[in-house]
Amino acid sequence: MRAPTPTVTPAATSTAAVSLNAESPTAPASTATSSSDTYHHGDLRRVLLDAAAKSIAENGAAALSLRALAATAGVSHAAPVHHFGDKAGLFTAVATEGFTLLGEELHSVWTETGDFLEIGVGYIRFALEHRGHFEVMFQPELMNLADPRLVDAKTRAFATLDEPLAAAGPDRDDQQAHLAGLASWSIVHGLATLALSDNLSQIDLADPEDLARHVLMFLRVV
Amino acid sequence: MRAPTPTVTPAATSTAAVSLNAESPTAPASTATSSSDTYHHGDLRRVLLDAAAKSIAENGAAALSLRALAATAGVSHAAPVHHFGDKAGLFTAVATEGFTLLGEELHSVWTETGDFLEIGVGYIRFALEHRGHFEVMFQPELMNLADPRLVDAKTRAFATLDEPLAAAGPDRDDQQAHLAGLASWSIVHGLATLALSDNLSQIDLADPEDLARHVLMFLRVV
DNA sequence: CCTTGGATCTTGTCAATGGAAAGATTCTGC
DNA sequence: GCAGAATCTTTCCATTGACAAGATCCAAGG
Repeated sequence: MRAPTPTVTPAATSTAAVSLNAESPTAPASTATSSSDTYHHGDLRRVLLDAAAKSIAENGAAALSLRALAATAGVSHAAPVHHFGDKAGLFTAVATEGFTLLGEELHSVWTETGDFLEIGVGYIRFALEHRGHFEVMFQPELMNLADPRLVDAKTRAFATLDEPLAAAGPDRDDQQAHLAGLASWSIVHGLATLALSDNLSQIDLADPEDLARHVLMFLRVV
Repeated sequence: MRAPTPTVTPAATSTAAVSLNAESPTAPASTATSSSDTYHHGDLRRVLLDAAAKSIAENGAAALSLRALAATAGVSHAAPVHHFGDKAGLFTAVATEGFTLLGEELHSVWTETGDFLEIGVGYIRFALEHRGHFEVMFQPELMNLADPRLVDAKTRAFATLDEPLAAAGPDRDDQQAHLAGLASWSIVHGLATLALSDNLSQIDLADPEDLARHVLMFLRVV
């Protein structure tokens, strides 16, 4: 049926890309950080992470293709293996970066405003702005939950909330403080998740952060 | 390395299953609704839906394999196509059933208790008991959002909440009622999602419904 | 300058999967 | 009974993730 085309896999594309720069005298230097453009282009791991987050944000985690990712980065289909091991490793790296970014975001909100409610607003803003990371962070089946770097990033991100939570309710005992934190986390996480799953389309989302503030006013904690 | 096994695909299993019941005199009648057991075994759609929900609950939606599903049901790998079209169609059917079940559950809770807080508890109970359905219901990328049956089931499920929400806050205007409903939905949805994503492992989950009641006490709505 | 080891990337290959096409079998209504 | 519809099977193909083996580049020491 399809005999005329003798196994011309997509690899042909990358092969062509490789062959065209054999000792080209005029160094292109398209990006300032690329040393040789094919081998060891320096930040492949970062490029792949960014492309993964973007792809997940646009098409969901289930539709992510390692091979398509490698193609957009201009490397062979097996190149990602060296940096992430397998697909779960890539998701784990995305989630780890996500928890680190989230922790930094919430920490800076707290130091700048000192307002517990604004931390909740920041949580929702993070989910909307880093949709790719956020989606992976809360799908444990996709990643390796035991990865030490993931556990560490997660732990540090949540440790950021100890001080704000204590400040919001100084008179609560451990049990009540824990429940108050869980209630706060639940409402912001729920609102973020609903927004990302197309369940707030009927609502005016002109300013998501303002909507978040109004919703959070129904929480007794703040 | 693996030469000794000459391409024994899973199809061999279903073939064997077919050949063993060629005109067996003693009608097995394992399930009362199966007419011929191979062709037209009556409730393949139902069997596939149940198997899908179970598989998703155990391994996540991303790991669902249509072929494995068909194998467990004892049919060929293309049989599901006729009932669901493609993988997105199957997810759509699971989500549709989920919204219908959720609507029925919440409605019966309201008629039995008349307590708005208990509806929230019922939401979380549903998520934990029908984990497979719940996971799919809020991953729009997996399904066909425009499917009329899905839209209908979704609409009717949420319409169930109109009366309870109005009863919980009779003095609120439309704007405030809408926000109160969103806040309630957010906190129960968030708690359910966090529970399903292994983020409540540190908390005593001996009685999830009791935990839900304690968390919901932080909501000004109830 | 040269070499040696490690890091990084490529090529080739395989099994599993989703999907499509075409045909076989069974059921239903007339 | 019979024609058409519904249901299921068989066969085939492109894509994907994973693995193995090899090629290329870099860094450091002689």
